[in-house]
Amino acid sequence: MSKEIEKQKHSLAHLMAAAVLKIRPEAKIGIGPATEDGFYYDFGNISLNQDDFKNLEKEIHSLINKDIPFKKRVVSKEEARDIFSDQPYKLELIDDFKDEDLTVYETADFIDLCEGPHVSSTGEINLAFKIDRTAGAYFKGSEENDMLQRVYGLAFETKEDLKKYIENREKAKKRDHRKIGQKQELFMFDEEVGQGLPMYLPKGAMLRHLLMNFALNTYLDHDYELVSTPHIANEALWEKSGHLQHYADDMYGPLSVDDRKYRLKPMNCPFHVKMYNSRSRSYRELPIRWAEMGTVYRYEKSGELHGLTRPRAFTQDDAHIICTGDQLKNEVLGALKITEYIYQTLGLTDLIFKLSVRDPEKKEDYFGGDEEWEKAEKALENALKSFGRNDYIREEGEAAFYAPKIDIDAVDAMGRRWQLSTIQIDFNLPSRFKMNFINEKGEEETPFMIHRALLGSLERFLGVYIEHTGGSFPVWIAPVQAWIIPISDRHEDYANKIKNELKKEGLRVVVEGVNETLSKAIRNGETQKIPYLIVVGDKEEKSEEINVRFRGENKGSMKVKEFLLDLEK
RNA sequence: GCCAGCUUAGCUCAGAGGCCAGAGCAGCUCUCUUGUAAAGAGCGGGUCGUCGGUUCGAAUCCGACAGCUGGCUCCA
Repeated sequence: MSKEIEKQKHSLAHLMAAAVLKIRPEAKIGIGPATEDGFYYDFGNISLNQDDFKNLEKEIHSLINKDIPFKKRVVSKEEARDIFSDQPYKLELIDDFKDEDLTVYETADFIDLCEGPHVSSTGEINLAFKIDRTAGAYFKGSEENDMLQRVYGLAFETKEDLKKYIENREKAKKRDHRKIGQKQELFMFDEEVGQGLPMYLPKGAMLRHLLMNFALNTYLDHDYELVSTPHIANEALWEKSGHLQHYADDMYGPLSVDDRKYRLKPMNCPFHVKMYNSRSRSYRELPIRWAEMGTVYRYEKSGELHGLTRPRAFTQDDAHIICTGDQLKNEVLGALKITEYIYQTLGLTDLIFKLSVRDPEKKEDYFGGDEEWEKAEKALENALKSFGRNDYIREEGEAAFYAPKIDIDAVDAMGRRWQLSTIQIDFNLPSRFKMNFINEKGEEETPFMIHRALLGSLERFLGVYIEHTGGSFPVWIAPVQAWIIPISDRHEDYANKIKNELKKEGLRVVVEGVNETLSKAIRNGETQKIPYLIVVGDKEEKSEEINVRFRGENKGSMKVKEFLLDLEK
């Protein structure tokens, strides 16, 4: 966003506040910055709705037409308090400032506490804008504070850009995985089953199964071992791990059986630690890499739930690597390489690597000593460098309290970033559970522990993947790869014969559209995004061929063998 | 969790205090026996999210609860 555009957007935010104050003088104003797609302003004490938008837009247009100057003025804190005496949010912001001198901007009779910069006069605003929607937002972004009403505006350089943006948003809505999931009968939710608890219908379960197997087999190929653990555990375990003390709000409540309390697992780690600790370990065994497709349950707040991308029950493609300090860098590097392979295979080629380290100003907020933090941060950094990604983003203060981590964002077909993979080191659990191994000198040593989930969770990944592909899955992972459509019911036997032949080759194929016209069946198949639509009629039966249509394109007739050869490419 | 909006048939939606609540698609039955994006006819299907209130009368007005949507917050 250029400085000029930002100035205009920010100025529009001021004009919107001026307009709101005109129709609702009782409004208490918060802040109003420019955003990527426009601007917003927060208001307290009022509630605007759609019907007000037209009036606001009219008022803003009228302010622009009047070409009113934006007057900047430097004021002391004292003066500022005076000016905003009936604006409590502004008063709080004034108190937050360290400097004595503040700036205010005045436009006609609207005055706002603001650093600027702004256009010099409202007439300079030539962006196409639209008041878009309202939403709740906490003052200064904190749950502790009042909830204000945020009014969002869209602003673009031209009317066409604005129109295009709105159209694109509509298009994106059609790719929403929740919509596609319903249309293609992949998964569902049910009020009586519970919020955020997805159920996979046959096609979705197949898709999930294929994704899971691909990931799991990749890990096994890279010398991981498979483990499996229960879904609940005694509260004693969660107490020892620290989850009960620090994570209880996100856990389902206790299940009481035989005077014991159990909890659904929010994470798989403590089980893996227990298995590691089940006997003494030698340095010769390390690194240990244990993978589990572990279903976990987290009581996410109701408003945070969102289809498959934020459910309450989900399956992590989890693994824990337990290794020595010397092995740390190579293990992280290995995980990075597998991540890249998996994402490339799935067609997500644009990855962004983020190294989250601790805030050097607040070392006391983190668990563990300086030495291990430095070692771990260095190992992650060196792994990224060896991996050839010097363009990683270093984020200070983003580390988990228990160790630094690498998070990986995938960029989808619509340019949106999704944080999916995570590779985290952990100092907390090895210490809490007193994990150790016997080193070359015969001494006990604490190992390093790496948590890594490369898809993140099957659910979240699938949600993103459905939107990335728009429901048009690559053939290898498509839950149904082909429909065989007999032209009339006398071709049904031949259709079944072909179906069995293809099934024998491992294809996921069904006979469809027996009682429908061919056109209708084709239409349905295309709508369902079935990759191959195979038509069989008199002609095919006679020549012992099949007619193949691939995603809207008729490939003509061919022998089954030719079709299979074509598939392999 | 918080703010706002929404909830009518399996799906998408009409119905703005007054006969037995509608349409298209989907489903079922019959007819047609089909050549690459919707054949035709008929039939079935709804405690209008749930509970309570106002009213002679509520899908429609009010309240609570639940769920969904968009945000905020959160994602040890």
